[in-house]
Amino acid sequence: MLSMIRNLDTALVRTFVAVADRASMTAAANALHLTQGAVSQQVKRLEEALGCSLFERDRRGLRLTRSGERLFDKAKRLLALNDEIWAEMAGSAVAGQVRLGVPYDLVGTLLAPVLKTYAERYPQVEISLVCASSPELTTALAAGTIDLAVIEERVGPTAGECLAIDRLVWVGARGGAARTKRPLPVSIVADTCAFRPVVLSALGEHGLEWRTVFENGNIDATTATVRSDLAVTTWLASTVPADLDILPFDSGLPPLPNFAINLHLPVHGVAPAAQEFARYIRDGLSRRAQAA
Amino acid sequence: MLSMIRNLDTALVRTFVAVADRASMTAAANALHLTQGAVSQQVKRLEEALGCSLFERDRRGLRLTRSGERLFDKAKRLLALNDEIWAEMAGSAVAGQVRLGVPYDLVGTLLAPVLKTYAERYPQVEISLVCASSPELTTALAAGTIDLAVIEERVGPTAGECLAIDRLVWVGARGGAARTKRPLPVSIVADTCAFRPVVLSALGEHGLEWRTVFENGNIDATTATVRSDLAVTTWLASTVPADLDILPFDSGLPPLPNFAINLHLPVHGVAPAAQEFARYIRDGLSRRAQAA
DNA sequence: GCCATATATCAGTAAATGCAATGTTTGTGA
DNA sequence: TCACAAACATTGCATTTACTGATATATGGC
Repeated sequence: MLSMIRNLDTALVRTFVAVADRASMTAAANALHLTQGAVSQQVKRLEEALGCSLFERDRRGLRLTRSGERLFDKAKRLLALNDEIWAEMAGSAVAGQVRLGVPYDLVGTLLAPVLKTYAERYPQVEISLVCASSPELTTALAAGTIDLAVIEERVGPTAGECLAIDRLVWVGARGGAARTKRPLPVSIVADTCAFRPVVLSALGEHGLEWRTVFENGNIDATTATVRSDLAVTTWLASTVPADLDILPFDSGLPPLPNFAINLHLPVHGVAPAAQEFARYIRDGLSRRAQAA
Repeated sequence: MLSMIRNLDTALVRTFVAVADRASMTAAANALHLTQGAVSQQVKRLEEALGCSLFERDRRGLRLTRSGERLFDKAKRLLALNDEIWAEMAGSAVAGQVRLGVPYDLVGTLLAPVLKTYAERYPQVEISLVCASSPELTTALAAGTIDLAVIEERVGPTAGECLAIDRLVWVGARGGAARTKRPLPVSIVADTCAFRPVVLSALGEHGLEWRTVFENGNIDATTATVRSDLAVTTWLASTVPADLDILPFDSGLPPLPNFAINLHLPVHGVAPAAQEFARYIRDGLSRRAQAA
């Protein structure tokens, strides 16, 4: 009889180990990007499948039962083997070149840790980072000069996949005075910037005098300009450096809409390396998406 | 980053190994009790997940690709570890006593291989086999004198779980003459047998003279009676020994309805050993259910 | 006694997945 | 050469699963 073979759900095993490691379902849930309820259910499912309880629930947290301890070692071995297979199988297919398009303002902030993680995991992949404004990236993707792109767009229908939604906010030097000058000095990182038309129309509707300071695609130049209180600018809230002010609603500047951070892939054919990069990007930004 | 961890689906891995072992998806599908389409889909999913093709499809069957070979060894180790965990964890909880109720006619036929498999897998479980008619088993289950029961019932609503549906057929000695005698000699294994009222009412409606020969719960006595051409009897088609005749529709005997073979568990609380027994029974009868 | 923290449970929903049926390709025999 | 058979791929459908979000329950600190 080949029958009577049961397959462990690796996800449940991983959850079990995470809970055991932390002696807490809530902590494990955070680590696994799950809700606490989901972890509770997974533990329960595993216990039911195996027909024995794995944790002793009493005051002052969880402890492994005898059965739980017995499972623990083998569970870790199972996960190790699982991860080994992934590393070997998926890793081998990930090679060659990936050209990633990223808006100026996200390179150094949101995407930096993702880039680092990916580059460390797949050192053999040659990453080309294409920094441009969101509209330019859309064009480049269509032209095939980049393999995937993170693009900032107005919230709404999109050809891409929404990774996060963030507020567009006014930013100025801490305690600065640029925000009160008229005409308002506004630094905009590039004349093709996705924020530009939105910001300018908001200023227009608000009847505010303003002048622009273009930095020609150099985000650091913009940062320096703002930090020196020579101008204000607009950024996504999550990309604002800690030493700059997000200007409050009552600062007299017009309110700005939310923007979506979308992941775009070519219509056809994505190489494994790019596919994998996409997964890293999704994963790296998913937590912040919830916070927004 | 804890992220970027992916869990293999053990079922897909098992399918992969089954296919690789047999160099055939169709053969693997049979072994795994799946349709060919499902196996094809599973292989495809695994290939997509890993980002590389595992089999080379060309004329004259399947062969492992380079990637497939690389996966194969580790896959088998993963399954071995998986099965080891099951054996250790689930096995330990399965102990004690299980009292299984089975109708007379199923003990030696449908259920024999299941009993054997379970007894071999869990030698430490003390199995009590309670042979009785289906109505008696229902009573015993309610009374708590048995832990689970396989019960034959008319097709329709039931408190149990349908394992199979089978034809009730007239059975006689090969080329025998008992079938033509009037009054028809009918052997019925017990006066509480679930088939009895159905058979008698069918005979009555058909206006056929008959007399019964009770064997008092001994299925072998019935078999001997029929084999000696002393009487005919009624059995589920799948339990008829090869050396006896299933009497055809035109034999002048009344048609009989289908019966369901249902698995019944107590309303509350099933011990792991009984739970596991139920799984073996389900699995052991599932194939025949499809044939019926 | 009340709040804070942690786990369990419930209802609703969106995704996953198996089956059945059908399409496609390839090899075989009349 | 055509029909047929065998094997794998694909599609539509229906069921099941397992998540989230909300809520209930339990425990300890103040």
